[in-house]
Formats: sequence, C-alpha cells, structure tokens
Amino acid sequence: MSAKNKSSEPITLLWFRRDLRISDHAPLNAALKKYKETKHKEKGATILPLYVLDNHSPNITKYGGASLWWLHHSLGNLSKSLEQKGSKLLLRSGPAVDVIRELISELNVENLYFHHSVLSGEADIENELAKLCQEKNIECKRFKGELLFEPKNIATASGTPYKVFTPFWRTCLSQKRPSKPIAPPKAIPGPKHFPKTETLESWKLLPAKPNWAAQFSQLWQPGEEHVSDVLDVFLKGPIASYKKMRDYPSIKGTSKISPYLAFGNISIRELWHKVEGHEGADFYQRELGWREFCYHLISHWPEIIEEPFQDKFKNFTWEENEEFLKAWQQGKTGYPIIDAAMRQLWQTGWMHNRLRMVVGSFLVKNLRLHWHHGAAWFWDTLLDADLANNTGGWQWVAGTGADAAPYFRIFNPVTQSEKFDKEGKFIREFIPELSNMPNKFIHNPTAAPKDVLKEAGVTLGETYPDAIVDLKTSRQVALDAYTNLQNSE
DNA sequence: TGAAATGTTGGGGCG
DNA sequence: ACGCCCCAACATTTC
Repeated sequence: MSAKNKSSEPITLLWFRRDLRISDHAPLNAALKKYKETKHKEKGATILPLYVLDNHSPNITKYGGASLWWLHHSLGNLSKSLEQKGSKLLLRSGPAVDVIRELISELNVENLYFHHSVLSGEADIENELAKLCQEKNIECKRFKGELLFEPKNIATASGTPYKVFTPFWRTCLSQKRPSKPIAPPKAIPGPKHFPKTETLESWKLLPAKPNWAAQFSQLWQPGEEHVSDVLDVFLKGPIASYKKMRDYPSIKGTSKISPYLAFGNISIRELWHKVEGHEGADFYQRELGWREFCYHLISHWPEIIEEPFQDKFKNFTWEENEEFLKAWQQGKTGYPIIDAAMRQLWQTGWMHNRLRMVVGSFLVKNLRLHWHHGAAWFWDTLLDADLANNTGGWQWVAGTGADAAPYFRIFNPVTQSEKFDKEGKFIREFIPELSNMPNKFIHNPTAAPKDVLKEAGVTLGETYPDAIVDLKTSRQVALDAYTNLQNSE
C-alpha cells in the first residue's frame, strides 16, 4: 500500500479514549498549538478527532451494557460539541492499532496525539502505536491526564509503591497540587476532506429488545455538556455535609459524578479544582484519592484484575452456586437492603457507595461466591464502571486486596440497614412490596411475626423472598473457611 | 469504610 | 445498712 491516494493535507490525528470532552484536554490543546505553529506555511496540520470502538484488541476489557449506553450518549454529545467548534468526530471500529494504521495509509497523518492510560491493556496498544509511528516517521505523543498524581512520583522512602492508602494519600497531598485545567478551545480546525465515517447508530450500543435502559434517560444526562449542572447541585448543598450524609442511601448526599468521570466527560483535574475551596471538599477529594490509589495499584500490579493481591488467597476456595448468584443479581435474597441496592443498580445504572460495600460483603462472605462474579456484574450494570475502581473495590471488600477490609470484617445487612436506612425509606423506594412493613421489621421480614407480615400484606416466598441464607451460620462458615486458609499456610 | 463475644462498671431492686 | 444479683451501658478483644 503506497501513498497514491493520499490527500496531501497534513493531519494531526486526535484519538479520543476515556476522555470524551474538549475541556482540559491536553492532546487537543497540543494539536491546536501544532496547527497554529505550522499555519504560516499555509499547510497547518488540521485536526482529525477519532473515536475507535475496539472490541478486538487483546487484554482490554470490553465495555459492559450500561457503559455502552453512556458511551453512546457521550459520543453523541462530543460529536455535537466538536461540530459547534467547526470540527467533526470520525467513528471507526476495529482493533485500535489496525484502525489507526489504516488511517495513516489513507491520509497524510503527521502527528498522533492521545491521552495515556496506566491500564496495561491500553498501554500495550499505545506501545504498538508508538512503534508504528516511528516506522512511518509520525510524531506520536501521549499526554498525562488520567490521574492527579503520577504513579511513578508516589513511592515510599525505600522507593517501593505504597500498599496502604493513608500514607499513599499523605504523600500525594504533599506533592505539588494538580495544575489548573485547560480551557476549552474556541474553534477546532477540521480537515477539508473528512474521511468516511461509520455512524453511531450502526454500532447499536443501546439495548434493543428488552430496553433495560428505559429509566436511564429520566435519571441521567451523559456527556460533557451536562457535567456542570450535576456538579453545581452537589457544590451548592451536599458537599458541605458530605462526610456524614454520604452514608445514607435515601439522601442525595453524593455527587453522582462517577459516570462522567469514568468516561472523562470531566477531567479528574477539573473536578479537583471545581470542588477545591468548598466546605467538605477535603473529604470528597479523599474519595478521589481512593480512585487514585486504585489506579496506582493496578499500574504496579496489573495482574490484580484477576489474581488476588494477597498471595495467600490464591489457595482460597469459593462456593459455586448459580441460584445464589442469580438471587443476588436480581435482588431476591430476602434481605431488603441488599435487594433494594441490587434493584437500584439494575434500574438506575448506579448504586450508592455504602451499599456497594454491603452487597459486596454479602456476596463474598455470606454467599461465599468469588468476587469475580460481583466484579463482572458491576462491570456490566454500572454506568460508572471503571476497571481500576471496580478491581480495587472488589478486592477491598473480599479482603484479598491491598489495604483491604480484613476478611473477617463481615457486614451484617440487617444492622447496616437499621443504621443507614432507619425508616426503611430507601428500601420502600425499590421494594414497593414491602412498603407497608413497619420500620421495626422492614429490615428483616424473615424474622417478623406472622401477624405483622399479614398486616403488611407480605407473604414470604410469594410476594417477597424468604432469606436465602441465615446470617449467623453463613457468617460462621465464612470465618471457618478463612481459619482453614490461615492454617494451611 | 464491622460485628459478635467477652469483660467491666455501676445503679437499683431486694432479701 | 449491707451484700448479692441482675443487667444496662460502655469498653475491649476476638473473629
């Protein structure tokens, strides 16, 4: 394949990944700078924004269903804002390296710019691209922006990566604070000859037959355009009492920014600066620190996507039980706080953070199923699914991770429910069949007297499931399994 | 960013 | 008045 058909127009290929925005976008900014620098030659490298739907590259984790819904709308939104700036988004599908190689042969690509990712599967692609560009004499530039702090800058006194969050975060905070975000461009010079593009519709990213995302569009407005509205709500109220109120699932005490962050509709740096200065910001920023910590861990130990961080858990045996897994996924365990949380996830594409811990503990400890099952389900159903956070969160709750909750720390779903959903408000929202249960028994219908159930119109096993496991005995089984593991060391 | 079991203390009922 | 017991309420330890 030679350069016969090549248009001579010089191009900077701007590859969008999980950075679906135009604000605070370093590669875009650099591409603009490049254009301005070379413009006087009458052949400034115009910018070709590209998104690649990649379901084929090895070692990457394909998007789950809920993520694809968000991706669809984010891409539509990005496309629109690029058009408002005089540009357009090129859509291609296939392994990223192949797609870009093809574009290089079609067009006169002089530069390839994109954001760097510390995820190993993504970095593999980047390395191949760098090699390709070197062969073709193309400038390949990768930009930082995925994180607030570079993993390589954060190390213990002896130079090893941190395995514990608190000292990790202390060191991060002692670094130079994240620099100010870059303003969005006023205009983006697009190429005169725009290559053939696939269409968003043809990708069929939205669910078809059973449209399980029906409710999503009432609840979420994906894309960069809408981030500031959502963030403003948080900054005007909840952030001030974030430390306390974020624990109560029936209260709007959290930011709801996670899906925007997962797709880069807002940059982590911009988010950091937007919250800075508000009362309560340090507690919120600490949570951003956990995200940072998860990326830090996964960059140093990429194998933790599959393998337990703590070696001793390699020999740990988990239960296999399809019935249990189904009951958990569908919110039919007979424990209302678990079931309400799992239904919230399915219906809204999101779950309150405390409940992620509670349902995680229940799956891994009380049902004794492998955390992989939980991670896979979350990956498929969460709009904010993020490989580093998902891996970090599940290893944390399973007790297998770095700085994880000790294995014997087992949440009691009834106690948690009584503590954080005292009036059963959250439960009633997602389990209407329990709405007439009195507060005293709504947390554990299986333990309610017969007349109470009758009065509330609840028939266990019919209108609402019986508890699938006994908390006391299942807890003991989990503890015994852990003791056995310790003894077999 | 647990929960349960076990230990300790101190007030009140009561012989 | 005193010792004894019971048992909240709180603290500590164990898992």
